[in-house]
Amino acid sequence: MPEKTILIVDDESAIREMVTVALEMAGYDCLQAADAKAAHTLIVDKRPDLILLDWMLPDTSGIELARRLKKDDTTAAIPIIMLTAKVEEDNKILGLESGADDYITKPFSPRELLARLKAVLRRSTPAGVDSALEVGGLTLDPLSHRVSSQFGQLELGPTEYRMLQFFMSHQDRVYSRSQLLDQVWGANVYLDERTVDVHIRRLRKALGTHHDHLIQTVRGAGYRFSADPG
Amino acid sequence: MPEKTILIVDDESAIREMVTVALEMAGYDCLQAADAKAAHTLIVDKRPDLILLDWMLPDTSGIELARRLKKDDTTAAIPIIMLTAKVEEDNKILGLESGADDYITKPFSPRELLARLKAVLRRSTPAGVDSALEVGGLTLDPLSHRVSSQFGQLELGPTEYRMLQFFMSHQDRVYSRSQLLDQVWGANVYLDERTVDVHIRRLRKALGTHHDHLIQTVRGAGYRFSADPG
DNA sequence: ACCCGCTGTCACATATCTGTAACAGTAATC
DNA sequence: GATTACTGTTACAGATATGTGACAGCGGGT
Repeated sequence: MPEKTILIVDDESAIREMVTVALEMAGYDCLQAADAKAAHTLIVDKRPDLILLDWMLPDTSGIELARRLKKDDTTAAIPIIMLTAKVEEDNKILGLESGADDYITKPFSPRELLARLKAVLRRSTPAGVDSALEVGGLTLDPLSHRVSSQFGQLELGPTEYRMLQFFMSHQDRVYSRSQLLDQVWGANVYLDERTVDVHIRRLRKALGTHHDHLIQTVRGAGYRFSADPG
Repeated sequence: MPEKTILIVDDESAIREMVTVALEMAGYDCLQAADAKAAHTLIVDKRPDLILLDWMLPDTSGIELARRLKKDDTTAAIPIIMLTAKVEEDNKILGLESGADDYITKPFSPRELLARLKAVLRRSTPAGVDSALEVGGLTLDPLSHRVSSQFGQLELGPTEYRMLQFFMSHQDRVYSRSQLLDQVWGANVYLDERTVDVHIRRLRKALGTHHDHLIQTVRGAGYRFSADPG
């Protein structure tokens, strides 16, 4: 499972560092930004899974940034937790109304931060991800984590499962070994490209003679998953 | 849809009245209790949909009451929002650890109260909590707190019971160890993920050879409860 | 104070997965 | 047909994930 990436937006570097340390210990990847402009660039570029946003920032206020993100369809789905300095009623409400999913009052403990963060991430599983995929007589259900064909369940290892899930949601397109490594293993791994071949082989074997034709070799280019031949 | 019933537990009658007025204007039914004893009686008797609980009460502290309620399976599902007087970190943490689903710092505005209350209610809508569950020859009756199969009663510890109840009401879906910790133990605990494995083991043992196949290991993903084979 | 059941964690055993290398097979090019 | 580049297949050792029993701490009950 790839790590979740959290963007921390706060003008105080001390706070950014503290939060970064706490989150990385808990297994998250962290990004930092000191102002709204830098934050926006990072968000568009890196697409973090969650944003910790200070309410008061030097240039544009955090609330403004939150509003802008929620208006943009490409960023609207990213959950936001607001960090508020004081215990002002109106701030909390404003934060929530601006589209934030939760807020935390400073000072906060790492434990509390983690608890809230976990809760928000759990709540905001993007829609569509959990709907069943069906291609060429194969059905993959992400919720039950099952793959079945007309003749019964298929036995897949974790990597085979991820690879099949990727292929079924990206049919009829050739992916190079390098692209597959990025998509199935994660962007930050360094593996031999032939590793892909081996897992393709394992996946084909798991699919059996009824369905292994769905994985097509494109010589010199990579692999393609398609219900159509050739 | 029938009105939701909210129980307000606070020793200051002024606060109880204010909250009652606010909530009734918003279409909720309200109950009031000035101390933990009265509260407990009302909870068992009237089974409110949500409890607003003052942290500090004359006889037993609110936290104690929360703990007791969360230990009792017949009341554990009722969400609790703690009302804390000061902005003390420890109080917040303690409140959450005691099983509360959220907390609000006094003084709070009616707007905030309603917002939180709505959020908590939305999150925890227990569909037919009191009806018996039956899966794969197993029957779990929440009212009598009993689990039985064709061969007789099953002996389950508290955690095993909660886990089985969760599984039986969420079949055919894989849950990660982290999700199970959240769902069975609560979102605010920090336990080793392997703890889940051990309790899975205990539950399997308790289910016996006739039913332990209902709990399926999904390598690399978590566990699944299903009457269908892997 | 004592017992006893429950809980969370650890340590070790077992099962399964993974990446790589090595070799065999195949297609393209000349 | 020979050469070359590419892909298929297998084996295997190391890495990971999970199963399992043991144990100490805790709290409730006596």
